[in-house]
Amino acid sequence: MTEATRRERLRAETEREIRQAARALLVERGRDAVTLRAIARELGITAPALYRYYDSHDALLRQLCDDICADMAAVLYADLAADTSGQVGCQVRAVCRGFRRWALAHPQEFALVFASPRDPLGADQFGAVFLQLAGRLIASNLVVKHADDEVPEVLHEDLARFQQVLMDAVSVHGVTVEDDVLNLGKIYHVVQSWVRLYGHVALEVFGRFPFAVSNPEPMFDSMLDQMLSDIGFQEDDSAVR
Amino acid sequence: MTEATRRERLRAETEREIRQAARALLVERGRDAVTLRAIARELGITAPALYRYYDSHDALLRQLCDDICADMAAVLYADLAADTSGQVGCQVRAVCRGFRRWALAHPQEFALVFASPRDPLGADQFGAVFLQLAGRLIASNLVVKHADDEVPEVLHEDLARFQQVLMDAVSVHGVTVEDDVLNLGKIYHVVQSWVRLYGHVALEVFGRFPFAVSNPEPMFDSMLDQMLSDIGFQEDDSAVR
DNA sequence: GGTTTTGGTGAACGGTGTTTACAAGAGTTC
DNA sequence: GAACTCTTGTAAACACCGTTCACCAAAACC
Repeated sequence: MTEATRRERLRAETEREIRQAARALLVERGRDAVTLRAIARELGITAPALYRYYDSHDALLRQLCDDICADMAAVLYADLAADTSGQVGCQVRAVCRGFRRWALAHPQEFALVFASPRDPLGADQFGAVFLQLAGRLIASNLVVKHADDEVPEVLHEDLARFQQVLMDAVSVHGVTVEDDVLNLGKIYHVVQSWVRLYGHVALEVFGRFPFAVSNPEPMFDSMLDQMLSDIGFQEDDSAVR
Repeated sequence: MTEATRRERLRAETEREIRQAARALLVERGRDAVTLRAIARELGITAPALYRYYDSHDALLRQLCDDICADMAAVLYADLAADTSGQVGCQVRAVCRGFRRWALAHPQEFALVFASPRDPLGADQFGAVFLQLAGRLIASNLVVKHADDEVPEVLHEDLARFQQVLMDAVSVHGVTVEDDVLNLGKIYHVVQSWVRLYGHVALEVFGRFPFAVSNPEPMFDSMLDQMLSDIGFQEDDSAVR
């Protein structure tokens, strides 16, 4: 039941091969090895032919970023689904651990997507996972005291905007949330959690801890515990409802 | 009273110009613009001549990293010296703010030094600043309860090693410290602080916050407050001694 | 069957890192 | 001062890069 013509199918197939070759080059030989000629060589065609599919080398790299985000999102969703506890705390933990594991297994991709002085964000393919998770977290109706006045007033405007983004992300999933569940205080802690999660993972991937860490995993787990506790989960996770 | 011969002086001068040109290219036109031919063009020589000074393009980039670290360290030392309060909390704050300011003002340098999947650490030129600061922090003899059993036992070995590094860094500055001042609990919080500091700065430099932050500085200051409070400083900094 | 669209080629331009052979000058030694 | 060595540059070349252009064959369309 493919609506596509023969030609469209061939084109889509070639495009898939291009992305695949680009990805393999990035993984195996680094960012600088992702070159038009190398990709073309892999497909058995010549470099100018690639211009029938992408406007420039840069455009191809951007597409590559999007693919990476989508793939990572799929992995994280799988990690999320693999957790059968039904407890939000465990789910958060699973996704955060999944993010770390993915980053360590794909350092080149991580560097390209998360640590390039690129314009905005590669794609919100990525943010969707975290937003969905935040959605579940909110929907779980955890009642934790995070007074709004804990956060400086200058931040209220930005946090309120993020609050709206989160609300929208949640409502897309068909869940409505009482206002007081997702107050600015909690939002603030969510942002702080992202800072710590990203900070630890990036430091580990790039080897920028101030000393040689022989086994970073327990340190990560320890940070995760404190993170969850800050947001409002108890360590032994008896906090669901 | 330069011991150097005329030739050595000339050589040193040329090398200085090479570094300077490389730096300018990085800052003004990005990492990919730091090319041997461009540098040579700037000096009015040809590219192969650079091989008399550096083994390869990669070696030159490594040298560039070291230079960047050294310059940043100088800036942070200046920030540290500019604080005349004499209070350690203010000094920590000054250096952390200085680090953020430097990173935002030098995104290309930051990306090169702190976010490249490079081997170990570019140079410990960089770590020295933080170590010295940590040294002062320790020397200030803040007595805050951070029980060792707060941190998981698996981390003890690594943290103890870092503890030794810190001790050495302090003793170089001619200060001896009682053992109980720098216990593993405090060490752990210092590492966690580095995670948060790095995480926030990197996210800001790379624009990877999950929403548009109109004015990130108060958010940074807020994080700093909580960081210092976690380590054991009171917010209004009456904690010195 | 003729026409248009599509997806490929090969040649070329200017750019890159790197190697090699060679030359000119500075420093040293007799 | 002549002879020698060491240093620092050059020019040419190689292989690779992104990109453009003219061209071409086959597929799709009418």
